[in-house]
Amino acid sequence: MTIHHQPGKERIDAVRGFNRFYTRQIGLLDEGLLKSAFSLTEARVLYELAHRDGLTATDLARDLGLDPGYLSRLLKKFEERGLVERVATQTDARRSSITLTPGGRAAFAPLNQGSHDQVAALLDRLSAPEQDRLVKAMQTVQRLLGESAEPKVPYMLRPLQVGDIGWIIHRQGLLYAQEYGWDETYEALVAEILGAFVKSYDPKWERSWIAEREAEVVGSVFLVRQSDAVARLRLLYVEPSARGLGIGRRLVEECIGFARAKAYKTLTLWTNDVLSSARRIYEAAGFKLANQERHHAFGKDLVGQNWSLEL
Amino acid sequence: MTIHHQPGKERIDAVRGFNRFYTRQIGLLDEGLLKSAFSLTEARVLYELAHRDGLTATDLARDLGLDPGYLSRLLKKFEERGLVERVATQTDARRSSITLTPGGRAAFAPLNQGSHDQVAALLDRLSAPEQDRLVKAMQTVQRLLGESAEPKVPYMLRPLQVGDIGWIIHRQGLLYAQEYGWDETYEALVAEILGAFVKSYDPKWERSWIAEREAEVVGSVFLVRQSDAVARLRLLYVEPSARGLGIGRRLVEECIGFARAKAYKTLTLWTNDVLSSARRIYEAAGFKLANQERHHAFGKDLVGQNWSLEL
DNA sequence: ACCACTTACTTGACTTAGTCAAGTATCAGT
DNA sequence: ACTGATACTTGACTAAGTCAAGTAAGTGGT
Repeated sequence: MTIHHQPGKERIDAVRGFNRFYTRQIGLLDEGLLKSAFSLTEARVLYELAHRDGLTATDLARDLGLDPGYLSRLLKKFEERGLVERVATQTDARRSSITLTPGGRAAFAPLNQGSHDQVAALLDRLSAPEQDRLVKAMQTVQRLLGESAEPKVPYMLRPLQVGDIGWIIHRQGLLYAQEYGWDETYEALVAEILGAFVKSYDPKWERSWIAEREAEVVGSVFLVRQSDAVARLRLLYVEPSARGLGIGRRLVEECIGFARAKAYKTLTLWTNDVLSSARRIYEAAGFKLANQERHHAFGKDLVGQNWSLEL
Repeated sequence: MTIHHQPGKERIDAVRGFNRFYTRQIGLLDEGLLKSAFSLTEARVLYELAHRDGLTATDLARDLGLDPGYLSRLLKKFEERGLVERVATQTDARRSSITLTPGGRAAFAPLNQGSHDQVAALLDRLSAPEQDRLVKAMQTVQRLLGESAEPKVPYMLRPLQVGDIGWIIHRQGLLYAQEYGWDETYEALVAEILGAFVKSYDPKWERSWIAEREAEVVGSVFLVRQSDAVARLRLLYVEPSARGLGIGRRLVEECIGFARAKAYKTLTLWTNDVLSSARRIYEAAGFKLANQERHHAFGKDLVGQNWSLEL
């Protein structure tokens, strides 16, 4: 599924620049903690022990990237000082599960507080929105570079919030410009549709679904009332990064379910034949192609299609 | 100008989590380079020397956070190996300007290539849009935590691009919701206005200005034709992070200049009295309050104002 | 049950990296 | 010319980390 690219020199340089920057940044933060009785590595080990239970030496060495020999001695020293306890595991007598003693927790507390205060001071130089942007950006970096552990909840659906329609307009505008070369009139059309949707929103007959994944909007669909009998599905979209999770299908299903519940007779939609992945979803959901016609829009020659589903 | 806040425990924890994550990340990257003849610190010194001219030992120690004594020995070793040359500066005989010799460059090249390849491999695991998001996020972190060296160009104005109107709708919706508690109908209004603007755009009589700062949209304004004689200024906004740079004033000036050039007779605008910073800009530009009236919109009781400027 | 192979640590013998304090030479201001 | 900084340098350390060899315990195949 991963698409391979020539990463591009500017990107590589930007990442290398960030690495140099953050190497220094971490160095600065360490300096502050150096006054304590523990080295950075010791502090990292204590942190892990304080936050996770039943760790073995191997776990620590792996997660922190430490030499087993070095770690062994380090733990021995901790044990002698009464900071940790090692208990051989039942299942495997070679391993021992390492836990902080109350004394170890007491030793860790000021260290932890120091690091906490230091970061608090760092953040305090920024305004609240800047802090938010920083945290979001860090989470983005971590998510992209991390082991990409799949989130427990792959996605969730929620109703529209402030900021959503602008975001959806932005993303759809960019996406269809990139993927199909459509011009800014498509983005404008989305803006008009969504502006009108909110303005004349009738909660009894209409609804929107926003798919969210790790606090990011990754898809959406809107159902609008066309007449007593006919509902229209509009603006189905799923972020490329979230494709393959069944979000598109799920959004269409929600629409159909809602339309049935509201006793609409027909669910219609308009799309263009180039949007093949959307078309497959509509077909699978039972939509039939009603008619199609060539038209010129969004700077391209297109084939518009009307699909409908009898409910 | 900086507003102080209680940084909030989740944010602090998020930043600390990122620091632990990136400590490990940097550790991993170093491991790869450890096979070379140089230590991480040596590599950092070589990198600096390869990319900046006329550095002194003090510069290096400061920028990389190194102990002067340690650095001194390190440089001595480099000099003995013929990697660097030290020339006492004319102005100050205590300092010497350190430069890489051709041999030093030759020694640095594979190191540099190794780091480059390593990062390229890291990036290659991501799709192109993910790479972009990563780089953007890293730049955000760096900008926020860095010495915040003011960009050379504080901002630039450019015409509308695909993605802009959605972004502006998104930001204005969120901003006015946060600052004034307006509901989603304001965002919808912006969407309708901008959708219509693009749809019926007449380049001869209308224009948009987007203010960009470090590749981020930080403000915008739109001028639309109302009649042969009357132009209307719409949707002036400036990001809070970019306020105080005169962007708002500049955007309004551009509008006025354009309106004059097109021989409009009057420039009008509608706003609400709660938007006091915008009002100050209009007043300073010579706009006069034509009339105002109470109205209920965006979930609030407001006072709408019409301002106009005879050109 | 036994053998070969792996894993989870441990230990000894190192090297490297970094620190700290006390120097020397030079400069900047008065 | 004198005072107090600055820009290194050097000596004497300690801490931090590495590497290879070893031991005890598990795992899988026959």
